[in-house]
Amino acid sequence: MAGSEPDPRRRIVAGAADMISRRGLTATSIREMAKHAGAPLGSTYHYFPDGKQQLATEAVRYAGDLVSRSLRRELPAGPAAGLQAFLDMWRTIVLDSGFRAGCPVLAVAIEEPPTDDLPPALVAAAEAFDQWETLLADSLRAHGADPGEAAEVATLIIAAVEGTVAMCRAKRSIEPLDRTAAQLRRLIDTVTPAER
Amino acid sequence: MAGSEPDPRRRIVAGAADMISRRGLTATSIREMAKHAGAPLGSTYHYFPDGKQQLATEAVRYAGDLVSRSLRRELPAGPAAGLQAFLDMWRTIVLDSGFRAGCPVLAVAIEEPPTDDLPPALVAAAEAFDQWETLLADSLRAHGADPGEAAEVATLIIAAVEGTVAMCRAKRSIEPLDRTAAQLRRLIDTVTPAER
DNA sequence: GCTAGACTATGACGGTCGTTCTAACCAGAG
DNA sequence: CTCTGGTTAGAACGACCGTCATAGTCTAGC
Repeated sequence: MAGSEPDPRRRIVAGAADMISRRGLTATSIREMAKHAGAPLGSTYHYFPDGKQQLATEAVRYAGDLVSRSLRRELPAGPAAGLQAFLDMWRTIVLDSGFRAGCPVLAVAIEEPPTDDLPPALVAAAEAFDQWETLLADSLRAHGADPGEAAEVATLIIAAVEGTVAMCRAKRSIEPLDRTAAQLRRLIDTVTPAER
Repeated sequence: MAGSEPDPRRRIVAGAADMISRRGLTATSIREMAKHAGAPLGSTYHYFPDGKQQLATEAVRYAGDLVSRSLRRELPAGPAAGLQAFLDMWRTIVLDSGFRAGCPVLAVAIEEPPTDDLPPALVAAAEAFDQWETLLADSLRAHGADPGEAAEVATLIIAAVEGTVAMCRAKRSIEPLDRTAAQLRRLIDTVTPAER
């Protein structure tokens, strides 16, 4: 699923993102990440000298950028199209993995920082959320939504889909995502004036 | 925070729920759960002979019932009151823990099952989500919401709040919860006919 | 061919994991 | 008092953890 990438560094990062999305950060070992990417353990410390923390941070950024790119590609067609792309992405991941994989950004977000200062992976998770919200909110405003309400709706959409993906995994059913999708589509229609 | 309970078994379960909500299930060791509850390691295997899995399952059920009880207490005053209780509960947990704790049910929901058959803790997480949704949906219907839409809105509310709590932890800010809250309140007003 | 530097292979370090076991403790019943 | 049964103390098991170090292999450029 992540073995066709030629660049080993990138392959390790993509594999790490996938494993973190399944098991969480602490529960994923560097040895498993290496094996999952078909790379030797020594290579991980060659490519990522700062160890697990650096690899996790890059994995979160990788996943965050993947979603951001998809949003940037679809949002010009309107907020509803962006929502649909967001939904489709998670729907595919959840179904293809047999309800075993989810969002690596969420997985990192809910792990308690071990010390008082923030681990960079957690900061990267916050940045990913922020970027997704900003992209969505800007599109809502561009389609006539009230600026303040656009921010609220964007937060709600990201949070609701993230939460629903987790619910789908627990229930081993895609139905919650369909229900959430229906309500979020209606909400977008409500806050953006009718077009054409 | 969980040391005032006299019954040691219950104290261990409550402490385990708290730790799981911070670190996730795999990252929380039985030794830490015992120490956190002021109980010896041997006691955990005395009270929970099936080990970590049994303790985790009871912790998830404990947290699920805590929320369900709060919902049952507040929902007779209407869906908006139930939402407020739900929001207040997570708001308190997130703020009191300094953005370190969240929802143990969500934490268990996003951990990949190690084998093909479902661990009981994951089943308990699905049941908790189901119970919360059912309580909320029934209240929405009782206040005039369309039955199908009530189910969709209930799913959205639970998922959105769970996702927002995770977002608040990553951003170390309570603001996402306030934004989500405002939109969910509006949504409830929309689907329940005006009263009085 | 030869050498420099990127990469791999291998094993070791101290530590923690879940779990189990046995010996001790200690309340209350008889 | 003894006895009993719930509870604890403490050590031990093999396995895995993150990390590091060292020796080896490969490939580019000269």
